Amino acid sequence: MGRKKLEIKRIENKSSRQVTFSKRRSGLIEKARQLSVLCDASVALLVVSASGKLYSFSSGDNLVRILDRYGKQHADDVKALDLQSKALNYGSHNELLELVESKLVESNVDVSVDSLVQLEGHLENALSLTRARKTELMLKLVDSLKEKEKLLKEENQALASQMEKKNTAGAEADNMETSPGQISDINLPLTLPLLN
Amino acid sequence: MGRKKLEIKRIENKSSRQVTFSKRRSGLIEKARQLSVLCDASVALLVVSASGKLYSFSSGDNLVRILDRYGKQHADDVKALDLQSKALNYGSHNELLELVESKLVESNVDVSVDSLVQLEGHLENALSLTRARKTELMLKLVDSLKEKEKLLKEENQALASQMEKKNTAGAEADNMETSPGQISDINLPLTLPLLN
DNA sequence: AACTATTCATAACA
DNA sequence: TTGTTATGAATAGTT
Repeated sequence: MGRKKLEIKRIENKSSRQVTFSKRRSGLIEKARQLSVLCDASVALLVVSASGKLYSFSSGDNLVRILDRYGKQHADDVKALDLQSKALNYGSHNELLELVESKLVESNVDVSVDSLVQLEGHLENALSLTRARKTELMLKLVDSLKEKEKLLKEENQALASQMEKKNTAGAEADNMETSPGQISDINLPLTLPLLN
Repeated sequence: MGRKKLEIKRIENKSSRQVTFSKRRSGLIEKARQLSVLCDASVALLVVSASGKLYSFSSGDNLVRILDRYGKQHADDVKALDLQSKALNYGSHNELLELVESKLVESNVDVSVDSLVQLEGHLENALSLTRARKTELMLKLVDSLKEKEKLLKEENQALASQMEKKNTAGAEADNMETSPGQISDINLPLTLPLLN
């Protein structure tokens, strides 16, 4: 796409390689962004230069969301994480992430194994609490949805049989007045179970 | 780069979206490959379609090494995705268990730290994969339940409005024997509040 | 799945 | 580096 066709093999000239890296990297990231927007896809892209610098893109705020294609459930996850983090005295979610980042930066400079072991422990605790909470919330959601389904089916059936009665009654006699019994039979069970 | 300029926002037409996804996905992966070759960079790319299919590229043989630079927060999910994309190198569930067992037997005889580190990695991968799969299945279940709920509510509403018609027609024919206020007051509100 | 008219990305250059 | 431009590539709409 330039003045001349370029063979796809390592560019030997260092400065050209750097320029090309910079340009193509931004192009690639832009393309990744476009794909995620246009096609409603989750995309994660990580690029590490030969000199070790990291560049990345991910649709959504973080990579974890890649698996959560429909973000509704995720709000609960974030809340749960936030709550659990607070319980662990880490403060907010953001504070926790900042803490992690600063620790990781530290470790690049002066690696203290002990402090990393400690950090690992903290993170594992937070992670398992979060996982447990996520599972708990999802299971509750599933249960409540199943319950709703059951009640809706019941109401549905009640309405159907009510219809049936009406139709039968109508066929038998045009002059027949609606009996009070019918009304109470029909009305009582319909809504009450659903107000949960 | 096509016949017309395309706005970068979600393509609403489903079939266009799928075609565009397919085309741009392969383009993106090819660009990622070129960047890694031309500039001697490490590149990892993960794409998950809206329907959940996974496509990926990674330069070199070790995506995990790239991810370690990115930070542990996201490694689990991406590792799991990487495993899935490689079509489950471990084969069946049973094969994995056999592998673990044999490794554990080995380690009883001659404890090599290296082999235990390796085993730990294998187990972590399996665990990540399992977690990701669990979440995926639960999200699908939730979606299907919500869909069911929606359909039931629609059916319900249809039945309710049918009922209403019947009642109105019946009351008129009966020459208002039962007070119309009673019937409509009772029947109308029965189901509607539940359709929220 | 092919085909092109276009737009886009970028290699070389400044 | 950053910007410009000629050109090669990618791709949107079409068949």
